[in-house]
Amino acid sequence: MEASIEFLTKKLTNRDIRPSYQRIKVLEYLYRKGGHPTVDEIFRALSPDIPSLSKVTIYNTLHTFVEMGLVRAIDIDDTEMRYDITLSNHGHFLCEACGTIFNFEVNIDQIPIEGLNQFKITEKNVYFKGLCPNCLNQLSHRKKEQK
Amino acid sequence: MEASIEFLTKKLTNRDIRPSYQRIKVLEYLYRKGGHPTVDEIFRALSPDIPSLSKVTIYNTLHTFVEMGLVRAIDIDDTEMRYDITLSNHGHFLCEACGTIFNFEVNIDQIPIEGLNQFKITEKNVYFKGLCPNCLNQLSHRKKEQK
DNA sequence: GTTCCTGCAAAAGCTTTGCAGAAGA
DNA sequence: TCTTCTGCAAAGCTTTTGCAGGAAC
Repeated sequence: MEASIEFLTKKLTNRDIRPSYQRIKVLEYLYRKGGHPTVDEIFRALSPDIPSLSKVTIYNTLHTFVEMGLVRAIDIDDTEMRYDITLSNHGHFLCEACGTIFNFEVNIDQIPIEGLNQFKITEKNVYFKGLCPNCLNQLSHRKKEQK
Repeated sequence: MEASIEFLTKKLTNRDIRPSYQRIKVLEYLYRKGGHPTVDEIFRALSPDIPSLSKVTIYNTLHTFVEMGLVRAIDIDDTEMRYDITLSNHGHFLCEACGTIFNFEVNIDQIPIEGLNQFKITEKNVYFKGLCPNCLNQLSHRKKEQK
């Protein structure tokens, strides 16, 4: 995905976020790497390039990004929060064997619901859990070996 | 909701869970109170009746219940896990003002999705966030007062 | 008698807070 | 100059773990 300094800086200033070096680097990582990284993942990836970097800054940065609508916070993992640069409506699938989170298409606005007539909805989430194809394969191979 | 000792004991033994006093009390609370209590909520409610009760036991008990399919764990709150005795398919709505969680009807199996053909799905969750009617009312009243 | 459960104490792990110095406008 | 940001240290919180005594079967 494109992630030039100019592109990243504009993304930030468009949302009234000062384009500090750390923020640009975090945003760059989110675009470059994609997926649904944790704070720790981002920290470990950027730390070598920015020796002075603190985890607190990652927390601060991501809070700002979420507040300003630049990224989505995903609370699917039991222990750590995850962050997603993809804003379009989609669901999340957590593989309980390998921990990977996959996106899948779901038209959230078309989900038929009942009982929320008087409610103001600001956020919709769909998340599934189970086993991804990779882990399913490995499991079936193991079973064969045991025979 | 009915919650006699016999009923609760049977619910436990049906799932191969030994009906200890603590477990019966926790299960009774879940049936009686309903809703989506946290560990701390349950602990504070039962502690007066069971002075020796430990929070660890609540954790242990709920883990067992979830593992044995007696209750559902809900990870909608950012900080604390919540537990739900209602097993039927339904969505959860978190009011970001008062923190209350509401159930709503959603036929999860009919949600049209794409991209999970090879996946084994074991759990489906739908949760929304926003403002409940009560909090919406209070907000509009405050605005009127400010005029 | 043997297995399982409870609860104390402590630890673990993620996240937040207070604050001083640095950077940016 | 004045506001904002960064990062260290410490604290806050929920949850987990180790272990010894007790309960259940």
